[in-house]
Amino acid sequence: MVLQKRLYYGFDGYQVPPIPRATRSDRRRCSFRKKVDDNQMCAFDLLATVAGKLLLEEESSPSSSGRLTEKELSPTLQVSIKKEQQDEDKILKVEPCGGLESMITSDCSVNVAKSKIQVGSFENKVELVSSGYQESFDCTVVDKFKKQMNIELQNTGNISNIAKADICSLDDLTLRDRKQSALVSVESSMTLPLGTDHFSCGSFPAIREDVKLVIRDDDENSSGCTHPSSTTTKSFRAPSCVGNRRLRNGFASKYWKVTPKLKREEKHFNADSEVKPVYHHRKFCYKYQRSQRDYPIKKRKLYYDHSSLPNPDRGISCKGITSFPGKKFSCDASASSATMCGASGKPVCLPGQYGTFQSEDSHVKLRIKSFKVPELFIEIPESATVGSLKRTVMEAVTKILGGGLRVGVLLQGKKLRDDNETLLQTGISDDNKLDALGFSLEPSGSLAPPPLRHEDSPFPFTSDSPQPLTRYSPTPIAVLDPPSLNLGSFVESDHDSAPSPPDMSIDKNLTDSRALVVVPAMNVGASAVVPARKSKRSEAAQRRIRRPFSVSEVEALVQAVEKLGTGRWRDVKLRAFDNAKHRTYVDLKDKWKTLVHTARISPQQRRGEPVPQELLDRVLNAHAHWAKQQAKPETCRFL
DNA sequence: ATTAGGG
DNA sequence: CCCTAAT
Repeated sequence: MVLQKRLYYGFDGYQVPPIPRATRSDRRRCSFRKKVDDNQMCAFDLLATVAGKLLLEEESSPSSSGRLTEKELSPTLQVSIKKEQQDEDKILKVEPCGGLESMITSDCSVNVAKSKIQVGSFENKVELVSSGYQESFDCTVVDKFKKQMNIELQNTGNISNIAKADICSLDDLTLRDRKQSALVSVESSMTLPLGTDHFSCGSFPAIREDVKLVIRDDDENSSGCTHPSSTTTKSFRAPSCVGNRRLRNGFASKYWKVTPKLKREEKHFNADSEVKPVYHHRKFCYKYQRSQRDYPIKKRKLYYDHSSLPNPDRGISCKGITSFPGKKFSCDASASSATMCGASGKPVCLPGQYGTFQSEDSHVKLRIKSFKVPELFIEIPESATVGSLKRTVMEAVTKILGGGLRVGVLLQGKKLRDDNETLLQTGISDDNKLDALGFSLEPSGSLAPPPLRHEDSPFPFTSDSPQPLTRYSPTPIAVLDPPSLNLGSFVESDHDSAPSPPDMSIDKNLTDSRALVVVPAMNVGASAVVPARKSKRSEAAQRRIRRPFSVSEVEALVQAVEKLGTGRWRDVKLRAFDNAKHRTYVDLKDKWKTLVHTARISPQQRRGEPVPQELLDRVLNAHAHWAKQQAKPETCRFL
């Protein structure tokens, strides 16, 4: 205990840095000292390490963000996996039963990276213990081969009251030979607060209320896989939408993930290693960031990744809108756009797009020149013919349009949701706003393609399928403000390609649009429908999608850094982001860097979701503190 | 695999 | 976020 005191840094919230994981400067010092006195170093290492442990143990008391104890977990979520042989689909079915039915509403999709999962038999009943903080669920299952399988149930919703889960009945679960599938049933006794009542059990709205269970095998997978991991996906409607109402407030998006991992520790980006979600071209990305300033702050955070760009192109959007004053409205839509519009059952010539003018009778006249389908990703063998390419693209487009379309109207990047508002009210009729008017074609929802899993198997292609498939992932174009962002309980979304902001879209957005998006973007330009595949390398080196840190994440980061210092990112990661698979220690370090920068600049210069000043202050303090420690560590550390 | 920094 | 050098 004496030791402990000595090793404290005065600032109560900071923890003595364990030597084993010394920072670079630490190491420098160490080596230096080593020359001077090796024995002393050893003693120091030992003492510091012990002290560090003591402190860590103390910290991990209940109140901290450590794992919740069982007692703290009231509601129970049960997940059982049973064997089910039948289809060759290697699909894990998620069968909501019990109370969880309310959580798993109409859409459950499970992906299994087929051919990868080779689970022997589960030996033990396993508990999924909520990590509390991230509200994700981890579970470790050991198969007969003694490999560890990490099953993670992660929800990106705000389900703070789900704390524990059990995995049971795992006997003989075998997923092998791509022939068997497991059945995962989920039970829960949790209840969620009721919300307002404009939730509809309609097909579309429910789409967002889905649960995804994904089983992934991270075991040095696909070492020989030329193709990205193949995945089979299936989604099915839950028996009922009873309980949908209960979801309204409690959940945002219900993405759950069951991820079996055969490795002890998380491997950052394992999932991405093969094929990372495409990202904007760097320049494009930053350019965009800057342009974000043009959007209302509240809006900004709604755009999470490139797929959420405020750009109307996100859906099938209009281009080339022109005004034609003095003329009567005429449709100049291109052939394709006309087709698209027609498919939606809507008037082919939507009054719309930029370029309107007030006619004598106060009519707003618009003309849509064309629509384009952005971000449609297509994978096709080099040997394929142009003809097949065309067909493939056609299929992809058709598939997307298959569900019918809706038209979304954007004004200055903001979606107009109130169908009852008049053009006058919305300002569309204002001449000066015409430029900001945009339209988008969105899946109507009812037949919208089920969300596909992207993270682990960015390409849903079946390895044995010669036919190129397309992948699309409906993504909300824009979202409203998250009803609430509970500090300290941010939820992770592991959907790299669909970083759907957890809390968004609960209410108003249930009917929100889902862009006709397609893949997270395997190509740089949205316009590049079929990316030319230069080298296989180019694909693997795709940039990850941008996933801005939420305030709660920042909070967690700050707290961890205050405690651990600025040179132990790995520990910070383990401590505060252990369940955030998409945040690597490098990310955290980078974030800290930007946080420090952010804290130093004027509030006016800051962009993105505003970080509470209080947090920024802490950042500065902690940064200064640890910098000081780094400067003159000996005086504090040594006896 | 981590850390630190530049880009 | 990415890329790398240095550990």
